[in-house]
Amino acid sequence: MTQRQRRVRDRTERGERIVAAARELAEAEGWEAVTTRRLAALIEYSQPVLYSHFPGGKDAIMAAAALEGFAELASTLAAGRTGGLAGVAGAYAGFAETKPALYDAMFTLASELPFAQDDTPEVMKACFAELFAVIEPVAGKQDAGALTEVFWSTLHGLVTLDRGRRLSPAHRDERLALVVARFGARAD
Amino acid sequence: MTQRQRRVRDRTERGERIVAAARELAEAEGWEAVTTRRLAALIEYSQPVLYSHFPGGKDAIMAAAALEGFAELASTLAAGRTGGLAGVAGAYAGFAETKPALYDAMFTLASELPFAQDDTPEVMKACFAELFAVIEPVAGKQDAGALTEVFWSTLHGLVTLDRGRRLSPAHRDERLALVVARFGARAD
DNA sequence: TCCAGTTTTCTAGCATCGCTAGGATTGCTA
DNA sequence: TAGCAATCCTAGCGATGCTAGAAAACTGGA
Repeated sequence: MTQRQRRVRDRTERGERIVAAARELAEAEGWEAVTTRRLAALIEYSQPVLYSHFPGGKDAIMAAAALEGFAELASTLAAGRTGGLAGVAGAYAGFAETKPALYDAMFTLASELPFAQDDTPEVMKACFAELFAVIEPVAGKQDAGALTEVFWSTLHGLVTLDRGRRLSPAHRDERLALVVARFGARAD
Repeated sequence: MTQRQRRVRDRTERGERIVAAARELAEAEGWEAVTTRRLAALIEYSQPVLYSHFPGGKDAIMAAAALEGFAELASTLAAGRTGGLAGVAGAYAGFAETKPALYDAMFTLASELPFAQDDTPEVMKACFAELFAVIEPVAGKQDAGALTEVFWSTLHGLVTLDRGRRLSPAHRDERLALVVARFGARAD
């Protein structure tokens, strides 16, 4: 039975290689350059193999990459929590800047991931929890959950508009400081 | 020479029909359903005609639609300015909800439009100016330009995350109220 | 060791996409 | 009316995501 074990291990390893190759290619050339043919060539198998791992095709591969991203974002935010609200905001912006394609897969593309529902994966809840942790102390009488969503939206908007060169580069640091100023004060 | 005038008039009208058909189709079925073949069929001409109007192809058509969107957003925001910061925020959210595909063309897709530069089209500057107008009074010692960018990012983030079903529907109205609460107070 | 039977993998192809070259058609000018 | 110029369409290229059916490899029992 060890042979069967080895086979399933090889199989899962190959699945991970697919996602890794997709992420690497996406960061280098963008998700539109991630084609099933190029992915197949990278893992040195034929195209249909991809579909045996991810029946959903390219979208499913992106969703798998996005899930990895949520885990990494959660730990990134957790590391920034010592810096309080400013630390988390900086960590969030840093993550989006370091891994822009992954960020896109998580929040712009891959629309099948269940957000804000019961069946939301734990890693995604963990990300939200990290934001909630720094917002809750400053919520005052305001609804901490809703305020966290607004805080998150601000970070998300900053990150996406900034990367699309829709914001002035000169105000880059100033903007994060303003976020902290507007959200960091306790409301009562 | 009136014949020539009629010809150029017909031509511009056909160009507008292309953009109108693209917008209509995009709102109905999303931008991925807007193909050059379907557009050609809608205006009852062959595919290459599209390229005589928009040498940039599909992207150029989307950019033209986006420009129309900026004009409409500017007047929508202007109408909401009587309601102050809350009015403008509500107008912005309403616009994005009413014309989601157009909003995507303006802010998510169509990356060739020059934002925050010297050659930025007037209609785009006008949108930013509307936001600036309601932010400037509450900026206090804070940089009004940078704060406007943050305010805009918040609205943009709320709108995109909400439409991607990434936010709790229950907090929908509460979120806008929180935006007003956090940005409406004068900082000094 | 060899042979079914199962699982895995690949070849080949479909429909569709954005886009374009080159010929056909139309309308204008002299 | 003949020639010219502008306009338009047919046909096709390369590439996309995805899949059916053949080929290959591996499995376990005689």
